[in-house]
Amino acid sequence: MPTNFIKKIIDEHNESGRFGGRVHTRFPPEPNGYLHIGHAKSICLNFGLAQEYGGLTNLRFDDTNPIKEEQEYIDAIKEDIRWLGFDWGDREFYASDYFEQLYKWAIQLIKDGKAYVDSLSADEIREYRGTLTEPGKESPYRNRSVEENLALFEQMKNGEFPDGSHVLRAKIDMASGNLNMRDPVMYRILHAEHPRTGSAWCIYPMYDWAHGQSDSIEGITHSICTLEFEAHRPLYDWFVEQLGIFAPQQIEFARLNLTHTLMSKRKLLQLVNEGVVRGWDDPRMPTLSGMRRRGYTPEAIRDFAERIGVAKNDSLVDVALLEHHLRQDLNKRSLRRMAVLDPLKVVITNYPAGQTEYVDAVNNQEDPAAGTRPVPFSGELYIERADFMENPPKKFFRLAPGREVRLMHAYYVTCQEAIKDEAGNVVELRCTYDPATRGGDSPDGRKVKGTLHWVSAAHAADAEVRQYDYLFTEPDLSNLPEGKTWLSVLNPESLKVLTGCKVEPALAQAAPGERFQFLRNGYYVVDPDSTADRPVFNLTVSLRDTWAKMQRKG
RNA sequence: UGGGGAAUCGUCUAAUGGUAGGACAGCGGCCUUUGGAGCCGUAUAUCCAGGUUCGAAUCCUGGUUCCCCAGCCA
Repeated sequence: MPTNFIKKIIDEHNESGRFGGRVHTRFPPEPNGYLHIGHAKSICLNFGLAQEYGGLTNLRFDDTNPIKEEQEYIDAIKEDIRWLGFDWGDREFYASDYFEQLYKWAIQLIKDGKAYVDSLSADEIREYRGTLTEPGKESPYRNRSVEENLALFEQMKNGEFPDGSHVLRAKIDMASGNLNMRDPVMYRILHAEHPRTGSAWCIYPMYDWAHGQSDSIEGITHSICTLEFEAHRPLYDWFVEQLGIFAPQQIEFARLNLTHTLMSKRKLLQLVNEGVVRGWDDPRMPTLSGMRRRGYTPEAIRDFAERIGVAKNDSLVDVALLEHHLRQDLNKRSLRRMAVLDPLKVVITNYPAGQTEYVDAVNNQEDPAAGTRPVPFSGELYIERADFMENPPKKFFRLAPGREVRLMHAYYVTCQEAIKDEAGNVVELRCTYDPATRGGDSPDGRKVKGTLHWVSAAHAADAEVRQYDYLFTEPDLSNLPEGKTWLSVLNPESLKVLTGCKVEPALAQAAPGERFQFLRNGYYVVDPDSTADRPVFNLTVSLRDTWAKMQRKG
């Protein structure tokens, strides 16, 4: 039974009756970028908790900074949450829905002598704030009269001042050890077009002034956020208390970090803007749209989110765990197909010239209901170049001169000769087959150690296959070796485009988004770039490869 | 250094005074018409030092290390 500290807190609330047994959470993205796997953890947490306790989850866009926010992001975020499998019903809210209420509450605080208009410059405010060890100084404007503050604030709202000339600040304590309590800014002047409110406002609330009250308005019981907001909680509680409104409980948890990737929206944006990747949905990106294009399933992501748990330790999860859940899901559901990524021609010298036959191939041995399919076999085939070695080492079970292997679902073949070009490269194999082994079984009980995948040369379709690897070579981007920066550890081999791959004919007809297991290679998904003329497949995740592992170990 | 947090196998996470458990990764084996999948087995952890207790990951004292905060970002 998976448990976590948040559930314990909720259980305590339910026992004490603090929220009358109610559990109402929210997922509050800022629409300034695409959602990533770290957001998925939060989405699964917030929606999952509500489901478990019979509560509700709101979607609320924290759109308080019009300079960075766009409608494109709003649309993408909604699509990604739905894809992940969650539904916010009709509870789609925006912090900007509350601008009017926030404004009224600001006036209330001014009247109560708890907020004031400051006319210091941004630099001066920083200087007056003090440091970690020294208290701040009070602004000379801190003791303006209520009337003056009211008048100035109204003028701010009416657009009578330029950006940066004034701000509204809470009057709390310039000597507080918690810098967030040193008269935090509540409103700044921004003559900017907002994606939703247009030019209705030229003062915009700071996140710290908007967030807690937005939760309060929506009746959020458990406001779950990441660790860096822990020091802001006293401020949110202060606002709510001064206003005398419903008080949610904020609970902080550690955000997800994953090896070999980044979760910073700012840096992901930079990768997009500088063309390091093809866009937010590049299959190498940790974004949900990128992972979707890569072939990830929502189920795998949800299982992963469940397995990593929730705690307050800063942590770095091994991406291998994510891949484990992906393979687990894909293994059960993927139809098997044969695709030769690096083709080597094989001629079956004793196969009747010009003949084609069809062998039955199992679609998914994990799922008998998936049935079988006919696959064309002929005297000219392709196999994987790596499946032949002229001078095989000890544990190599595949084709070599004089050796017999099974062509999956078809026949046993024996390599008689390797044909080479002038440079000495093997360009073709001459083999013989045993007609008695049709289907891949030998009536005399003869065993072979290797089973290869293959395609018939005359029937195969050409395809482009995009092989992906981690975007960064270093596992821990937050703790790089001396002298390295995150841009310097980009993996130059994160994308390899393979052309001239030979795939089963049926694969050419597959539609974007369809997933397959390419036998002995990995899981692949049809890319949206795919056309009937040029099918394109993305590597989702490779199969575990113990042979490759043995080779690495030497 | 002020304020706020956190320390359990290599990694993530359980156990709140009573056998330190699980998952991933690792290693070994079985099985296999995917060197896949599956199955079985195995090694590895309580930040340190004291104290309380029959008994401490858990309680107390002192220390160490790491993370967050000095945006008119969120």
